[in-house]
Amino acid sequence: MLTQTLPLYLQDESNPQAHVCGSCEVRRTALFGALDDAALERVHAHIDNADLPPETRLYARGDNRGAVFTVRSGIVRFERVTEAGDRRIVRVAGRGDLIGQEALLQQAYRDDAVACTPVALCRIPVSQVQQLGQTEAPLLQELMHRWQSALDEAATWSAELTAGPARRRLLKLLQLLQRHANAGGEIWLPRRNQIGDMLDMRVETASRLVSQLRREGVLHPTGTHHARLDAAALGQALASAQA
Amino acid sequence: MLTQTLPLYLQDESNPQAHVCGSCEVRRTALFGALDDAALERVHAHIDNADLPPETRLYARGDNRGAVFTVRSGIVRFERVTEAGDRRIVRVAGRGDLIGQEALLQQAYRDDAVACTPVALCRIPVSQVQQLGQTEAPLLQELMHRWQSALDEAATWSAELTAGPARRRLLKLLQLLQRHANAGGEIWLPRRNQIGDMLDMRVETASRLVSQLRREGVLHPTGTHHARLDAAALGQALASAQA
DNA sequence: CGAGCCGTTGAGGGGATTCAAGCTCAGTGG
DNA sequence: CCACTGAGCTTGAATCCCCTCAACGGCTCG
Repeated sequence: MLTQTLPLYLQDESNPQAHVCGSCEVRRTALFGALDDAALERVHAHIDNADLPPETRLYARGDNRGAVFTVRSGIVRFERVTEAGDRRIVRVAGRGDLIGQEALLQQAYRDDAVACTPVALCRIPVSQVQQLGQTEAPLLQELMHRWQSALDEAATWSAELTAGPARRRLLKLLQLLQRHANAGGEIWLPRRNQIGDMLDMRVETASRLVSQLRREGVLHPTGTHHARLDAAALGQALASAQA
Repeated sequence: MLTQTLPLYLQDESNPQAHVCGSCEVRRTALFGALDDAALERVHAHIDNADLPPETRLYARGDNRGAVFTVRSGIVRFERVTEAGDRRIVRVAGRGDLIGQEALLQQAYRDDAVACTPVALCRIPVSQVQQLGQTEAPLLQELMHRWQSALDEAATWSAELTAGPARRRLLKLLQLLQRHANAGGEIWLPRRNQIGDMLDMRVETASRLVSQLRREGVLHPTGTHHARLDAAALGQALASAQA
């Protein structure tokens, strides 16, 4: 799955991975943003890129693949099956986010990670990170930051997206997806049953609410799985559904 | 609040903090379990203990107190106020857990941390951890483990405790609290409105369900805020409420 | 002893689920 | 070309779970 694209430095001698990493559009915000050019030089050869179509599974819970990933573009969701047997989407990650950090601790992945949109990511072997960690203190610092923001995001998700009436939960979800909007300002609009897995509601309820928001002009579909939001209308809808 | 108890090495010359840390009952499972005696020797003087009565706030969201804490006994809850204005309990921590890790990144605390039961903890200045981090690689490794388990716990919390019918959510909560049972095998039984803040239900619903479980023999109150669980009955109740 | 908080229980209403029926749309093969 | 099919989305109607409103008892504390 990850071998769909060869490491770029094998594809084009004139455009080695070193150049790709150095000029990567998310470099400053991504994990290796903490590294200087010299340190970057030492790792770039071991990193390869991948482009995944929607609904591709990056890894499954229980896998131990010895790599972490940086999301260069697109949206990734984390799924879990509860002990009761139903699927729940626990969190999403977007551009610049580091995912699969469990691997750094020699631990198996905790969730299924699935591409929501087309996803571009780079795969970083754990050994590389550990080796760098010996000498590059800023990298460790950066790693801990990543962990903390993942934790914070998870807490926010559960505080804002799992409580209150269905309509408000959906509005909060749209607000969150807006932060991951693509270059055209469009958000990824999940399937109805995925909305259900995120917000703990039935497909029918999700459908009713989405249709309602569309009629109210909060949401403008621009494709099967994309839409544009009216920020003002969204804010107003949230304000009037405060409780 | 944390100055309620002086550093022990000031209290009793014959029982310095070095001895306390070395013989601490959670030492092996706590953060400094990764350190050897020599390294422990270098920090013990800067750590002080505190005993907090229930409902004491350890810190508030936004505080920046320059310290992390290890829970030696008792239960701590993390609270957050949603943008809609209602309080949500996002996670709990118990014996051996490290809390307030945000401080290590010079960041303000993300949640309010409040003692549920009487809590014993030790306060570790961030400077100490950072200083040790320079030389003690195992400590950093241990730190990252802590972050990962906090993240995992948060995801599990939101997957298991925020979905499904109210009765099952309560049963799952009891199951979780059982893991933090005290020496006598009793669990901490939250106030009804706290149950509400954890499981997103009203006080009345929480009360009804708790009473029901008591009548069914799943739950046996042993005090105002403590109870004993019938593991078999709990498991059976969960199984029959699978969906 | 009255005030206030917490827990409990009842009655009624509302929001989400459940059950059910069409709908659109892409893919398939006659 | 177009019926056939199945998956996903939508909408309706009935049911049920949980919320809301309300009242009451136990308890602590000023």
